Amino acid sequence: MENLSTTEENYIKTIYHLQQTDTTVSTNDVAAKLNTKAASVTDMLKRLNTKQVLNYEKYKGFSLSNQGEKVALDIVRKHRLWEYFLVEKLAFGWDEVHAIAEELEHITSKVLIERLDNFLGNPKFDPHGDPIPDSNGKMQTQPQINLVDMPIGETASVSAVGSQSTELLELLTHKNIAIGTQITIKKKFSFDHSMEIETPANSSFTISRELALALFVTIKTPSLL
Amino acid sequence: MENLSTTEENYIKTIYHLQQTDTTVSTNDVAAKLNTKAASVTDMLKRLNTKQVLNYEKYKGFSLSNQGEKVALDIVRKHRLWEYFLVEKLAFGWDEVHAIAEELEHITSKVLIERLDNFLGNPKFDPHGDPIPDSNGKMQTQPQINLVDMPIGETASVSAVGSQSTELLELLTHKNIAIGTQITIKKKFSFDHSMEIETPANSSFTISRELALALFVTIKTPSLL
DNA sequence: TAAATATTTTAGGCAAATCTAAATTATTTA
DNA sequence: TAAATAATTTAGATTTGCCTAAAATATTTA
Repeated sequence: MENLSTTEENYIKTIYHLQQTDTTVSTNDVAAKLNTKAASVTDMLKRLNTKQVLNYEKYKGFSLSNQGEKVALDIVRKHRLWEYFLVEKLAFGWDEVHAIAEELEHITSKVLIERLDNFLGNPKFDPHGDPIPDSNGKMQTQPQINLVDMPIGETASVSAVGSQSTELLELLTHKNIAIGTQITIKKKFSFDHSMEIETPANSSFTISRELALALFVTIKTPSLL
Repeated sequence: MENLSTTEENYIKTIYHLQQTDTTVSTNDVAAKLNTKAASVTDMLKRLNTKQVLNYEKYKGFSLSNQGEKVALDIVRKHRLWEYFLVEKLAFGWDEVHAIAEELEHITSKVLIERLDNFLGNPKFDPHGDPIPDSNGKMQTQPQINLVDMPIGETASVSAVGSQSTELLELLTHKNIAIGTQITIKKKFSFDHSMEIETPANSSFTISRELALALFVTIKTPSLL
């Protein structure tokens, strides 16, 4: 099943991402993500079902087949490798690359993506800290926790961000926090759920609950990025 | 006029290339190049005419407008920069990059292509020796002549190839000829139009008329590639 | 559990890009 | 120049992807 249109690929990718967070994925969820209507989604579900990438029973629900998951992982791989390329080689900001990678991820050549992977040094995580699947769809799972869930006194390194917005990047840049930065929790304030933290570059300072929620850390060795 | 589909872009590019060599371009020429039918071409000509990229009068003929030429040069620029990237950074062969660049040339981001250009060191010629237009559509013109037209005794350097086939690359590799190689014409044989040439790497050897026809040289300073 | 509400699907249509077959216009050639 | 041939265009279908409005099914809630 190698004859998928860009549109079909986008549906598959969207369903994949929704399946990661939600237990059930609805027609409306997909429509919302793709800026389209539920009726259009139903049309596509029928097509993807005949193409074997989806298990679909009408009125009952749907999910990606094994085939479909492979397709999705391949697109995710391409997306994240291109994002890495854009940030590391072309000096784009972390917040600028998503839209471009949405286009690049549909370039079909298999050998291209393998060479790109080598050229980049086989990175395991993209600029946002998300894992890059290998050519078999396997990816490294870092045991990540949200910064708000870290106990006081513990030290961990930032491994991913929960948003790709320019606003978040601006704030992180100003506070000297990036993927890989070591953070120690000094204090938590229950009044507004703000917390005091420490980093190698700065002495103690306070961050908001909103910011803490947008940061994911791992207690293990620093990111292989 | 920035809302062009990939298909529309491909028509524009095809018409551009045909206009470079042929004085008049026919519906059938375009159909042949795009593996489609004359009727489909007519449909598209009408669309491109309303989109102002084409001057078209039915049954009379058509040619790109100034607008259309700009669009074409932008696509050519992207195509050739990506080819340069694939060969120089990802170690692809010269003969493998065309199909991939056909896809990459439709990526829309303007800033992407400017950064790619800088990353590559603003190359002026692609791996086949074809000039890369700058962001204004200007390109360096090397006074190129076909190898068969060079006088005996003259020395020049290979600046472009007339085909992108694997077969040609194989032959050139075997004979140690690449873009930039200095060639001196020693003798021409009128029987079969073969010619004896000399390069820095090899002493005199003979090449066929077919090969000579596929090589373009410039008497000026070596390519800025 | 029956009625109200929400979700999903069908029916019928539209635009892009393509096709084949037929009609129209241009060009060649006898 | 008139007839034959070639090129181009139109007419009418097809497929993909999308839409709105209405019908069918599921889920909530009274």
